[in-house]
Amino acid sequence: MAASHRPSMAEVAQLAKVSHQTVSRVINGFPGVRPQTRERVEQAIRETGYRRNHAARTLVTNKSGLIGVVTSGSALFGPVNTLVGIEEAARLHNYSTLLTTLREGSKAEFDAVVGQLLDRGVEAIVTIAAHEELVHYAGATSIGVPLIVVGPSRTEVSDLSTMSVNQEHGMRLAVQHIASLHHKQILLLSGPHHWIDAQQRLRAATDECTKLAVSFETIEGDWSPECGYSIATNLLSRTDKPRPTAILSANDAMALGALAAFRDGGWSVPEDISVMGFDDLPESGYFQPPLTTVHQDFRTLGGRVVAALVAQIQDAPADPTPVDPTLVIRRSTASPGA
Amino acid sequence: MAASHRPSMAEVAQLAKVSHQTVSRVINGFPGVRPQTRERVEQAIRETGYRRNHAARTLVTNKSGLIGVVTSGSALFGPVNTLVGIEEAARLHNYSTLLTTLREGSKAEFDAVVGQLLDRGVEAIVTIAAHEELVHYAGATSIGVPLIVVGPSRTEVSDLSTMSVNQEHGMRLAVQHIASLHHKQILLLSGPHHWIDAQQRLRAATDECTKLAVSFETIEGDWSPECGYSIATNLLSRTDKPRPTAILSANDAMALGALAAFRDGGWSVPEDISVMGFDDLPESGYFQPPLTTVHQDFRTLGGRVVAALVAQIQDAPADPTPVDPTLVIRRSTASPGA
DNA sequence: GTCGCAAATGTTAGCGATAACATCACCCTG
DNA sequence: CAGGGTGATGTTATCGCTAACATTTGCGAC
Repeated sequence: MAASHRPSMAEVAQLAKVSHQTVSRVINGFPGVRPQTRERVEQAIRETGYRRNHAARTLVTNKSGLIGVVTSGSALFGPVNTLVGIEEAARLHNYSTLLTTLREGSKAEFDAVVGQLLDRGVEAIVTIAAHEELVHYAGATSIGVPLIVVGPSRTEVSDLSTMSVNQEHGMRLAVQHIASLHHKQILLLSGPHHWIDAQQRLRAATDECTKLAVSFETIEGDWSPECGYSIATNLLSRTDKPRPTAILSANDAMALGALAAFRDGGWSVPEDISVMGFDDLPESGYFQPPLTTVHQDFRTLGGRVVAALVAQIQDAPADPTPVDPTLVIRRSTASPGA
Repeated sequence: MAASHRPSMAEVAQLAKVSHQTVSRVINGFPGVRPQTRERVEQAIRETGYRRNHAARTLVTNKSGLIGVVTSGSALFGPVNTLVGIEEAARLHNYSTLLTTLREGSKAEFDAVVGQLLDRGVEAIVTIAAHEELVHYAGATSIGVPLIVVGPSRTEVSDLSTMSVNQEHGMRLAVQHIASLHHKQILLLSGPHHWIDAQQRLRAATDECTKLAVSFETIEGDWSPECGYSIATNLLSRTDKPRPTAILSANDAMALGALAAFRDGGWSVPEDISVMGFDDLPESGYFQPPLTTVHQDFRTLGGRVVAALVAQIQDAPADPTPVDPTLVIRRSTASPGA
């Protein structure tokens, strides 16, 4: 076996004593090849170690079989798991996944990255971990292939195809849980306002609070435990306003920070204050105390995204079944004063 | 702007009144194009909205500019961050990253995935999150492009290019820290034995224990907090053997599980037992108590991997500077009986 | 046996780029 | 002003494949 030479179809054809076209037919599973011929070709393929050349194929069919993913460089739980879900589903549909990460998140960087994907002939693009600006970039850039933004809810930006876990539902679940525990005054610890997910989660939470007559205040965090810690620490020493009896954090990491802060400040959770997260990290059940949170199935979401994309590529209607989060009640929440 | 038509070089050339070759020269930044011509071509590119067709380019140059990554489907901290590091570095070197995930980890699946990458003409392949079998698959499969396995140390499998964080060094650091606290009897909570990283971490730990006259026992876990929890729970009720005064876990997640188990069992950490992790998750500083661990910079590792690959592709020698982990001392470790 | 149709296979053109070579224009030199 | 670079540009072949059409083969019917 010659080391570095990649055999072409022609070579296989020669060995099998057929034309290259017949080889092509065998490879692509076309009907109308005599079994005996097919066998001969397959044998030749094995002998030569032939591999199809996807570039040549792409050139002539004008289909790359590539899906481009734009994700934030952060290794956050949601985005990463969505990515994995996308890759798996893509492979199932015979697509390959081209991955790009965003470092700064500027429009220039976004355009560069999308351009790179376009040069490669991707048939569709998914943007994960959407900052709000990204959505506008995506809306502004006319790119000529289907693009789905994972994050904003369908109504948020017209004219842009979007998908997400039904975060609104998740947040309502969370607020309802807290309300059912008879908390009347809660703190909503939101994510950065330029993250679509953060906006969505916050809006749903405030909505539901209003509906259930729970009064709330809002502080914006940055998703990190550090920030949850410092915000909770401030709370400990606060005297000016009535103190909330529960914190509803927009993700588990910040909730963890809050847990640590209360512990360091001598408060018990959930006796002195309830803490609730959002995401359900694999670790969250082992926090101290185990964190009540909302479970989101990002992998399934990834699969749905690909299904939608494939449908769009093939001009078929997509299945719009939402991915519903579920409530996971653990020990970090209880009734106030209980 | 016609919606779905992708302009070719020929069209740009026609508009700019030059030959397609000149357009090619402009695009690839060749010298020897008159500034005025260049300007005309660039104008035409803008007007037509031309994008290079990478498939055609790949076909003729026989260089895809693609790096394939094979990773485990799990969203574990190390692999994910390595992946991000790889993508960033790849882009810096003008490569794109093709991502594939492994669901089951069989040789058949590995071969299928690698085959898919090869069809796409990847110039190199990186395997992250290596199970031991993967290494053997990788060794067995002659693929014709450089392949780097991230995980096993250089000496482990001859004839296979490998890279990793210097885990051995990290583990020695960990054991030294524990020894310096005067622990004499420790429990090594290792990862699954078929994971290369687990093997390496374990071997280094046992080595160093022996060297420092610390006696140890070993239990194999599966990286999950669940498993750390149950193993630690067993420890609580153990009477047959001398109980260890410290646990050294091969990752932070299992250490977290152990923390939870001890808490539930009424033991204090680090007063009753010390617990130490490995990885330094973003959350680890907020565990209860904050976890002493070993910090690993997987992103940098990813960058190094790409650098090595690019060097190999271009037949240049690689820079073998290892990525050294660092000790992060927090509050989960103390001297026994202190 | 030969006609004819369908199944199986072969032939040709071209996808959009780069490489290699050919040409042209221009300027400097002697 | 002829000769010869040199710099700028154009021409042609080619990469490996698939689409479309052309041809051959096999076989049953008359």
